[in-house]
Amino acid sequence: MSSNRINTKTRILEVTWRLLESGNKAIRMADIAKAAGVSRQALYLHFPSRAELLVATTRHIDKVKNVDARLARSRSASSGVERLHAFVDAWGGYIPQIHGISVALRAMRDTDKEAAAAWEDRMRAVRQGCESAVRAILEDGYLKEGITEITGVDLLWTLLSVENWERLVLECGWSQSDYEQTLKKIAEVSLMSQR
Amino acid sequence: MSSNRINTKTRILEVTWRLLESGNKAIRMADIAKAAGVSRQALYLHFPSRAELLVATTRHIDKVKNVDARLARSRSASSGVERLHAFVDAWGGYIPQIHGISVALRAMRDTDKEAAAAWEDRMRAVRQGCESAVRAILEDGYLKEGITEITGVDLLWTLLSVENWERLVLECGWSQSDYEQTLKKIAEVSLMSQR
DNA sequence: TCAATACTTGACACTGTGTAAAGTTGACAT
DNA sequence: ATGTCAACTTTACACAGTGTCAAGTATTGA
Repeated sequence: MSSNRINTKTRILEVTWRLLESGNKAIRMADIAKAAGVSRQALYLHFPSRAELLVATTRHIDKVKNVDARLARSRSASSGVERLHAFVDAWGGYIPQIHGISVALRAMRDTDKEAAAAWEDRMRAVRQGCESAVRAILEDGYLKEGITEITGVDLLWTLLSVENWERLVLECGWSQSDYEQTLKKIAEVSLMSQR
Repeated sequence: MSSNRINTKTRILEVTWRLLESGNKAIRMADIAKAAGVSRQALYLHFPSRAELLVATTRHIDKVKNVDARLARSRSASSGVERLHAFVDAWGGYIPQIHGISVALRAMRDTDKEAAAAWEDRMRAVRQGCESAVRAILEDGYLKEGITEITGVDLLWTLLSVENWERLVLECGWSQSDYEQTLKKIAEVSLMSQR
C-alpha cells in the first residue's frame, strides 16, 4: 500500500531524528534500521544514501517544527532592535531542536557533497534572517560607525552559529535563556551605536 | 641508524602537517605515506594510529611555532585591555597556522578518544589565556556589570574559537587583520564597561 | 488468481584503518 | 668477511561501515 510505504518512510525519518537527537554521535544505518523495525536494506528503498536520509530528516524536522513560520515572525517587528531580538529568539531557540542533525550533517560535510549543500542551504537561510535584522538597524540609523551592512551581517551570522551555541550551552553549561539574553546583548553592543 | 629513524619520523610529521594545511579534508594514511616516501606500514612503526599521528603532529607544530612563548607574551602586558589585545593577537594570529590540523582533530573527536583529548587540551590552554585576560580586566575594575569572571571567560573563549575564525576569514572572506581588529572590539564592548 | 507493492534475506564489492609475518638493505662491530 | 641489528618494504588479511544486487515472501486490490 502506498500509505503503508509513507508510514514506513515517516517512521524512518522520525527514528533518525530521535537517534540523532539522543546525543550519540556515531549513528549508523544499521542502528536506524533496527530502531525503525525494518531491515537495513529497506532504508535504501526509501533513501538513496545516508547523506540523503539526513537531508530528508532535516526537511522533515523543518516541516514539523515549522521553521519558516518561526523565522518569518521576526520579520514583523517594527524597529531594528526588536527585529534583532526577535531573530535571536527565533533562531537561537530553534538550535537546540536541530542540534543532533546539525552535528551529523556537519560531520558528513567533508566527504559528502549532498550533506555539505544541505548545511550550506540551512546557513543561508539563517544569514537571510541576520540580513533583514541588520538592514532594519541600518534603516533606523543605528548601525555602528565602522560597520557596513555586510560586515554586520557576517558578524551577527557568526555570533549566532550553532557552534557558539554548543560552546556556551553544552560546554560551558549556560541555560538557554542565559544564552539568548547574552547573545542579544553582545549583538546590540557590537552592531549598534549608543542610543 | 637512530638519526635516520628520527629523520623519517620528523619527515612524516612535516608531511602530515603540510597535507593537512593544504586544505584537502580527506587525508588518508596512504596519502601521508606516499608524500613522505615511505610505505603505509612504516607509519605504524612510528605512530600507533592515525589519531596519535595527528596528535604528534599537533605537538610538533606547537614546538616549531613555539606557541607557549606566543601565548606567554600576552601575560606580560600590564593593563587588562592590553592583555586582552595581546591575547587576541597571539591566539588569533596562531589560528591560521594550525587550522588544517584543527579540522582533522575535530573530525576525529566523535570516533577517537585520543583526538578528542588532544583537542580538549588545546582548548584548555586557550581558555587559560582568556582567563588571565578577563581576570586582569576584573582587577582593573573594568569588568562589565552583569558579567562574572566565569561568564566573561566563557564568552571570550567562545568569541575566539577556531570555528568563528573559519566563518569570518574563510567563509566571509575577511582579512586576518580585519578579524583581529574586530574581535578585539567585540571583546571590549562585550566584556568591559565604558571608560 | 494474477500482479504489483513493500518489504526481507543473504551475499558481496569497496574503502580505509590497523595487524601480522616474512623479506631486504645498509651500517657498524668484531 | 661476516654476522647482527635497525629501519625499513612487501604482501596478505581482519574488520567496520556503506552501498549494491538478486532472489524470495506476504499482503492487497483488480
